[in-house]
Amino acid sequence: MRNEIDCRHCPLKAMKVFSPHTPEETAFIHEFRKRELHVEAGDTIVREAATSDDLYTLRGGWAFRYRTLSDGRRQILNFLLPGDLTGLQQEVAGNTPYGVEALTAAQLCVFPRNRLWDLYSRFPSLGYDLTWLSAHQELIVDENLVSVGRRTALERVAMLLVHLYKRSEVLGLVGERGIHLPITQQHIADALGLSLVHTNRTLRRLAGEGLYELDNGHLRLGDLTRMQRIAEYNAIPVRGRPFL
Amino acid sequence: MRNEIDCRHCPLKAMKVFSPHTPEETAFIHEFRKRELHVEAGDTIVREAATSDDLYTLRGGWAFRYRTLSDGRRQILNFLLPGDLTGLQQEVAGNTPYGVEALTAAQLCVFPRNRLWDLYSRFPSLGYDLTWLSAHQELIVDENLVSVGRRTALERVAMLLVHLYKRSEVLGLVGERGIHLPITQQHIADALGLSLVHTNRTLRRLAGEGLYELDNGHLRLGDLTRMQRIAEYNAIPVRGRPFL
DNA sequence: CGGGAAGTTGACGGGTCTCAATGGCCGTGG
DNA sequence: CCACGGCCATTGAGACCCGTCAACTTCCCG
Repeated sequence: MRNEIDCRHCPLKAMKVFSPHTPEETAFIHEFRKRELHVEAGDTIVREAATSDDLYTLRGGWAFRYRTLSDGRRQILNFLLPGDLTGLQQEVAGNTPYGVEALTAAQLCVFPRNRLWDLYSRFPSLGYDLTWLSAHQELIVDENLVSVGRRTALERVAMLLVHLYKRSEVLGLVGERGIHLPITQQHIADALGLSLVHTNRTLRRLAGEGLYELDNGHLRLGDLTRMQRIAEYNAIPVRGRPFL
Repeated sequence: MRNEIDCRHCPLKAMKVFSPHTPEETAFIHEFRKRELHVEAGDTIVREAATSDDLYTLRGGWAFRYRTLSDGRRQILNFLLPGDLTGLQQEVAGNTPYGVEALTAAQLCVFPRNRLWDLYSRFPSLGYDLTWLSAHQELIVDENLVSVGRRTALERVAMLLVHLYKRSEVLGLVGERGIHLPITQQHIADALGLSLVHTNRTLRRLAGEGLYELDNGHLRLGDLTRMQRIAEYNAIPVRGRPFL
């Protein structure tokens, strides 16, 4: 077991997107947390169709939720960025209806689902936060569903790039070279319901028009306005976002 | 204003899928409820991109959530059946990122979002229920995303029919003629990311193989096992489902 | 009896998929 | 030090699933 971070010094606290906790809440969260989990890029965090007793907050790094059909077809449900919570759905379904895999080295905080009642009864504010986080995830999945169901390949790819860019931006992850985008074209294809080949062609087309640049895993958007118009996508304006 | 039902005699209470409330919870819910809303088939319950201060529980009837793009393309996000809750996402997004429309005459209970804090602080158990309902919705949207992203037209249609049949079954809505399915082929197309024409052809094909019968809005599944195999879909087993 | 909504079917075009081959990059091992 | 294999990106060719356009039927209801 590695040395673990005290929740009072959680890196998420430092980001100003996230609403602060009271000292009491922080203390509770720290005590509520079972352990930390550190994984490498490509590692499975939650296995598909297994049972898990845990709730996970992604504290650093990227990951994604996915489901696969028996013949190997895979659908990425959404990408997880720092602050995102996953595992609530197991509370409903019994087992985990999806898998979670790390895209980069990642750190997660693990919470025991069987003590959720403690959280709700002692800190209703945190209960509210859980609901908020769940609703937030659903918003993202809704948006993905609209893309996959009704947008053309070009619109889908534009939408995904804008979406991930905006989410990174809110987290303060924009650097000189743009944002770090640790995904392959296969991931994009799996997220958008496209084939790898067609995803590639579509990306080339967007790049050809100078709408984005990707060098060495770093994404910069050339013309955000035009990209948003193509995608007909406006990021959700998030105020006072909670985390656990 | 019509005469309203006392929550102590809520029809949902009578269905044994739903977990019972304590008398105190019921009393609070009754007092928390702002009003009832009765709509006709085809009525808009929540307008897209408007602002709404409310949370809705569908007490009877069918409805659906949808989003439309500016050129008219429409994606149905999911169907709402009795017991389903909607409106939580507005808490995150500020305005309503989707519309809700009634498929049949429907009755809804309306709750004020700005008093949510009351609920969480006074009845943590109900707070938990809200999270549960939110996670449940997301499960359904996840499943739809898998369909639209990775299943063929035939698989998608089979999946939707099985899905709606199963959900109705759990609610005890199976009659002699099967379940009541108050949707048109256009709705199916919009839910599955297909065109109307192709939806029709696919339905004919399934019907031709005797996999389902649809007479006068009543759906019966001819061979549930085979349908489930085609769709590679297993309904979520729900234990002790809450409602508000 | 007329009109509109829902369902059905044919023809055709196109967006996307599959199969296949190539090149670049990088870590590994002989 | 270089050959090799594997992952990723790229591109061509052809096939097919599905979308679009259009016409027609059925049914219901005024």
